[in-house]
Amino acid sequence: MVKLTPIIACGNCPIRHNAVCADCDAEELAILESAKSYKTFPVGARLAEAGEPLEYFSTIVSGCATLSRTLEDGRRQTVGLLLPSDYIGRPGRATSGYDIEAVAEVTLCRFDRRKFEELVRTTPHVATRLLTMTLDELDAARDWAVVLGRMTAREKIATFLVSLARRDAVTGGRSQEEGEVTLHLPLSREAIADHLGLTIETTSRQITALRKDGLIDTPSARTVHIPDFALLALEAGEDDDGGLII
Amino acid sequence: MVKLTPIIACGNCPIRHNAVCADCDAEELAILESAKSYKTFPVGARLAEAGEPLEYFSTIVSGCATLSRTLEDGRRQTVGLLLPSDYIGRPGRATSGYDIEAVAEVTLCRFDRRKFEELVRTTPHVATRLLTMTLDELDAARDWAVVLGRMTAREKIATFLVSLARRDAVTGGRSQEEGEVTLHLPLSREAIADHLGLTIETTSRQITALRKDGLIDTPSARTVHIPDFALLALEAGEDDDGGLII
DNA sequence: AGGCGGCATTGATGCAAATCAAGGCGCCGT
DNA sequence: ACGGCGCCTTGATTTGCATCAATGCCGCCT
Repeated sequence: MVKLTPIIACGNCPIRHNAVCADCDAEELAILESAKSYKTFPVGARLAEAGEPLEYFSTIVSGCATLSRTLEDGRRQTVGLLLPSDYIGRPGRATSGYDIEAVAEVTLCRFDRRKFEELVRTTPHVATRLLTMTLDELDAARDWAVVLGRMTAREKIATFLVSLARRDAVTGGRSQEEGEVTLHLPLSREAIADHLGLTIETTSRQITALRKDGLIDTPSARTVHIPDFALLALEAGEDDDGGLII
Repeated sequence: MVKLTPIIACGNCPIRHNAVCADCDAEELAILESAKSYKTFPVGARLAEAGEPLEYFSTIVSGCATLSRTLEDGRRQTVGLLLPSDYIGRPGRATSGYDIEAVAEVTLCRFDRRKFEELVRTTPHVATRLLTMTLDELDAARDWAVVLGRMTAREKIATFLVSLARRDAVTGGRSQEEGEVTLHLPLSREAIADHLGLTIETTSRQITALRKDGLIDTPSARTVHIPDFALLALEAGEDDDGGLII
């Protein structure tokens, strides 16, 4: 079920400049390197459950996971999409507030929770970077509230595709504000629906509608080609300057 | 328009044990005391606008403000409700990402932005407390996504009243899980609607419906009496244990 | 090849909340 | 006391999305 994963040297790590370690100097990195371990989970694996203990503070090295909560009657809402460099867990708390599930094969760089709390106290660049990342996550969560509370189904889908393309571009070191792009969707229609506060059917219909309107192509169910990024961004409700950054 | 506000000694401050200064020792407090200033704003005042410079890092001492964003066509979503001990601004950024408006008379405890950034670097207890508060805010923002994405109008209103009662209780040093409570609503119907992703009309109708069902009383438009807190919490979609903490 | 299971699409219908449209209530100033 | 103004409530109608219900597509197993 779970692969053994060889440890990468921090210097060669693909998320070296984006994760909690981004601001660390060589000396601090050596400390982290001695405390870290890797683990890989297959698609569908549950990395944590709401209310259950969480023994590690982890960073996503590759893959994709969702952070979600399910109401008693089965309604589910994804509250965060975790991509490479995002972290899981929080210093000072021993349980997860949400269900965390791998939607693509996920490799984590992990620290024992108590050990990491000590690192936060003793390694200043970890603490400051963690604060910056948490503030960024807070902004993202608040931006998402606008999507959930006020956008139409069509705008939600367009916004989702646009933000996914932007994050892909950032990971690839590019910026994505115009031209064409091809994306792989890490999420099923159901997971997209849960992320956007929609049903599967509405999600599927709106994707079909965007295709019929020529704003996207769907070579396969999990692949989306955007011929004109700026046009789709407009559909997502952004003014021409791309004022809304999700 | 803006009142001059006498400075309170930190030792007598009503939010001494909840704000960014909560973990500070006497020595650190003296440093903060020498750098702080107070300012009071009337109802309706705009404390910041999305994209505009924000020269201070502030903490709400008393009153209530909303954090919101408005789309070009006028749709507005409130992404955070700021109550005493909550902070405004973020270290390392010179602009506000949201509109911030006083919905009740607000008194702020303010630090010059650059000065505060220095305090975060040099006062360890400020940095750790800020991280803890930001993680709490992130959890609250994610919890709110469940409300916006998956709850019915009735559940949204019930959840809003329940979370307001809980926050009131925390500020008053109590806990609120059962019995009766009377609340003052700091928000107009329009502001509540913006917070919940509803229209004014639906907000008003659902409040009326909860009243007709005996779950609340409304002695005045801005006053809500909850005869049985646990019953309203149930209506908010919580199981009997109050599993969902907003 | 064939059949099965999971995911995605499409269609028909229902319903909760938005929209459109009056009124009502309380508060302020004169 | 009266009129005007904001805010709130209520009613009638529309509509966007959910729900209910098939059907289609693709990969996998035998």
